[in-house]
Amino acid sequence: MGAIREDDVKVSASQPDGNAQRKHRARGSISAEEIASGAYQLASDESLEALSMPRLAHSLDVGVTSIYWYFRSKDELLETMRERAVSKFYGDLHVDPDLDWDEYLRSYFRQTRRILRQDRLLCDLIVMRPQNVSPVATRIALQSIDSVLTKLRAAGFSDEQASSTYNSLSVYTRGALALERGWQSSSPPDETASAVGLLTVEGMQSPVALVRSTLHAPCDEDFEFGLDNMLRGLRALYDGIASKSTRVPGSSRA
Amino acid sequence: MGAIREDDVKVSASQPDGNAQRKHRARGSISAEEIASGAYQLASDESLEALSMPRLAHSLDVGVTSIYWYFRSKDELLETMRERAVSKFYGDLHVDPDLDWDEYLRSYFRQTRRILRQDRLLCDLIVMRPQNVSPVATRIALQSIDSVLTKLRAAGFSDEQASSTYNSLSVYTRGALALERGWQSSSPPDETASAVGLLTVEGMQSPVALVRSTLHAPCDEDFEFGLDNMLRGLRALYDGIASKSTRVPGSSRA
DNA sequence: ACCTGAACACCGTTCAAGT
DNA sequence: ACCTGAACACCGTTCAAGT
Repeated sequence: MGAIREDDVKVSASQPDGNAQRKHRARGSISAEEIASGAYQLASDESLEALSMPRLAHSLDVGVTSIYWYFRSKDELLETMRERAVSKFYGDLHVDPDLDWDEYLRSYFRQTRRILRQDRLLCDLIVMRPQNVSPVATRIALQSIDSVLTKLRAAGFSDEQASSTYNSLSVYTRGALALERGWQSSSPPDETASAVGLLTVEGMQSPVALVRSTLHAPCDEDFEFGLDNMLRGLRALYDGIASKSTRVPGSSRA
Repeated sequence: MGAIREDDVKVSASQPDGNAQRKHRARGSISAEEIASGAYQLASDESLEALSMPRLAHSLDVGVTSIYWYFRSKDELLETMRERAVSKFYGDLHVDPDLDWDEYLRSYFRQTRRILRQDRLLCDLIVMRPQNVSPVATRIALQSIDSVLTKLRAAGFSDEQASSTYNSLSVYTRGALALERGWQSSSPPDETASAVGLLTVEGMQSPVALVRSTLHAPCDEDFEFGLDNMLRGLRALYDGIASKSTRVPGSSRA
């Protein structure tokens, strides 16, 4: 894992603890780029939580303090990692520009959820810790947002309408991801589940059992249901504004 | 702060660092209840991040390890604190039962947001760290959810419809809170804001500046806008099902 | 300039020991 | 039974020093 230089393996490292004579890799063989890559790799292999400065230094075969010559703090390192994550995310996000505005939005946010759900590191860096977004990452994000707003403007939305529309859907999507991700930390799911099971039998007069998922995170169905309603509400609100939107009423679900 | 026993202050504690002879409070003067209260107080005064076992022990004037006799881990202590938070939250949440189902939902989730926004500890314990919810806290939460589902059932919703409706709105509300809270950690907001300001001037062809809020958290207007659209979408979906809902179409916003 | 080990002030948790 | 200090394995970061 990671680039290997030639003088890096001159000692047979079959036992990881032996060979006390060898210290670190050669001088001048480390760079900010390599540190960032190593950090991203480590966090990707394990998790962002597992990424610590000592562990990173160990995996790069350098002293812990060497990292601090290239990055002033862990936060600065995370900012660089976030930049990678952002460009990767928007590199995977492609929406058919010929779709009507509502289907365009549906595709945009459905893809957003899919991409961020299948890569935990991406989700952690972009959704869970959006602090210190670099100018470069900001620019990439804004270009994508710009395409959405342009689409909505072309459909007849005003500036405020387009902005509020994007914002509310973005909050819904990222919020659902944040909740799901926040719940996925330790905690045996059996306990709560069984507790809910017990309680449902007792005094409740409605199907609270069905709501169980909400206590942690939404399932696909629930997410789509909310997205449907948002879009339906938007359609009803802007009816007459959008020109091409002669959509089929089609009862999704139920 | 906290209950004070008589033999607790027999030494004048004007200087906090002096008096090395005195060690801790009297034996048998600590309890699980008092530890939980102290922990909640400390986290409430400072923040949940600032709550550590050593700091808590110091504020309670006991040895660090004493806490571990009453709570097996910090997580177990947090579970107790979460129970307090949950009962406080639902104690503040009151919705007029005579409202129509849609206004009932609006009031329910608007209040949810208000209560959790004005008490950061509540938000941290309930929204940000929903792990290890105790059976008691689960029961309290389910009773409230039950009232919502019952309301929807009475309006003609099926079990699945009621459940999905609650779930999607709950995800939207809690998600918005999670994003807002996750963004409020260190990070100078000037930097990103100015970067956005700069970039907007450059190559964008749409009002991306308006979307700036989404890069961290939704404002009140955006939240209400999304809530409006969800409810409008639900009304359109369930038209004909709900009996009393002869609502004014009233164009909210714009 | 680049990189180092040692040290600092934290953290959650355990353990053997005291009363 | 209740409570203790010392210790362990971590963490992010700093500092004086080496090359």
